[in-house]
Amino acid sequence: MSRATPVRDRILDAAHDLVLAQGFSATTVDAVLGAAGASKGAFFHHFPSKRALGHALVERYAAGDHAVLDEFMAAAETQSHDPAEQVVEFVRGFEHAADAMALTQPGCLFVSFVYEQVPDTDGVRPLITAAIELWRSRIAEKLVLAQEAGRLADDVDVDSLADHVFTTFEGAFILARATRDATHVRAQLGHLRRYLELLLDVAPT
Amino acid sequence: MSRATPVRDRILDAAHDLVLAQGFSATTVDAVLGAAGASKGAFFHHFPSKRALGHALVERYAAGDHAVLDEFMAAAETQSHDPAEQVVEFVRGFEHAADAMALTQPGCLFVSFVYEQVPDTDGVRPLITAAIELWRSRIAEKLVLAQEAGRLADDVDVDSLADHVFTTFEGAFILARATRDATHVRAQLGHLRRYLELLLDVAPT
DNA sequence: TGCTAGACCGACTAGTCGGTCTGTCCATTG
DNA sequence: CAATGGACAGACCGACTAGTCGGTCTAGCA
Repeated sequence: MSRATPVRDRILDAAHDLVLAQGFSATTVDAVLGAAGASKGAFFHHFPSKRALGHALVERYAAGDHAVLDEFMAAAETQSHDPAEQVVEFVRGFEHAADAMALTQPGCLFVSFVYEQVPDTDGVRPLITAAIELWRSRIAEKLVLAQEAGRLADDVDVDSLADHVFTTFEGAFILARATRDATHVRAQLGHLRRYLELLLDVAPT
Repeated sequence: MSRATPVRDRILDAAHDLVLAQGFSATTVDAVLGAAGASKGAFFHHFPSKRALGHALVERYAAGDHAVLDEFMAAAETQSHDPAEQVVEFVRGFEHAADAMALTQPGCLFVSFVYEQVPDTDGVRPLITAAIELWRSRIAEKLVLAQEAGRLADDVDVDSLADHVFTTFEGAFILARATRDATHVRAQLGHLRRYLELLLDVAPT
């Protein structure tokens, strides 16, 4: 953790790693401080409390998540003008990225908080649901266009299908973490893509 | 928590609920004792340490998980002799069960430990990977038969497809917990089933 | 009846954790 | 130059937490 980067960021970075590895409750302020090379004084200068750190952590993570969503969707949009193909391409983008992700500990910070609903950190739930709804709406938007174009059967619920992307991501992360085999992520996303290809009648490339 | 049931079970039941709700680290022994109506002495009489409780908890949960797997697979096998249809029926069984499950807090105890790899509770990982491998092998077994019968394309990897069931379950639980809407579980399992129907060429009923 | 073993009780302890507080350093400003 | 205030340092505190330990109660048995 370089001394050049501002303390607040160093604390956030260290906390991110520790929370992802051990969960929020198990992560002590002192441990974060040790990993970040910061002092107690610095911590409570930047954060009023430990739960404020949790909130800031999720806030920052959600912002990055949002950026990734935009980036991969934009990339997919350059590949095709067909919304059905764009959705498939969107998932494919993450398949490629999954390999690079395999180097780091796979996992989603959201889950650390979702499965640890201690009243302390209850303020983070709205951030998480907002992130979920963002993914849902961005993907559903494409699916609605595909459905209107007759590319997707009318009996398919676009919202839950859009949510299925989030579902597969999170499930794949758990599988990868539990087995300590990050390659699972790519394989599971591959099934998600295949499902979308079948539903949207997009030819596999 | 009835006084009639043995203390050890009452402790385990209470701990299960609390760990699922707040995570293992955030769950104090005293809190478990309060919920179980047991004393400190009783706790450490039955469990040498808190982490032993975690181990016992996951062990019991894994046993129940195994039983559910067997039960639903057996039920699917009575519905059809075709392995492809059995797999679809297997998932459908959980779709129906999801509604009943909606009453309780949805979630998988495994995840509480997977996302909280504090060295204390490291002994539980083998139990979790064993459970994952059990699901994988039981489902893959059916998929291999289907593939041999030409019902599943040869380029589909049966192991990762079998894992996709676990993946969807866990992802769906996260979605349901984050949004506090348990109905998501059924909808997400519905997509899993539809994917399997498309891959295995099983007609939806 | 007296003895034993095991289930259970709860006050107590040693150590940990989040948070506070006093103070230092240093860049900016008048 | 003195004064000010933000960024940080780290000793310290009280509450809490896992774990201990001496003791009680009951069932079974001789």
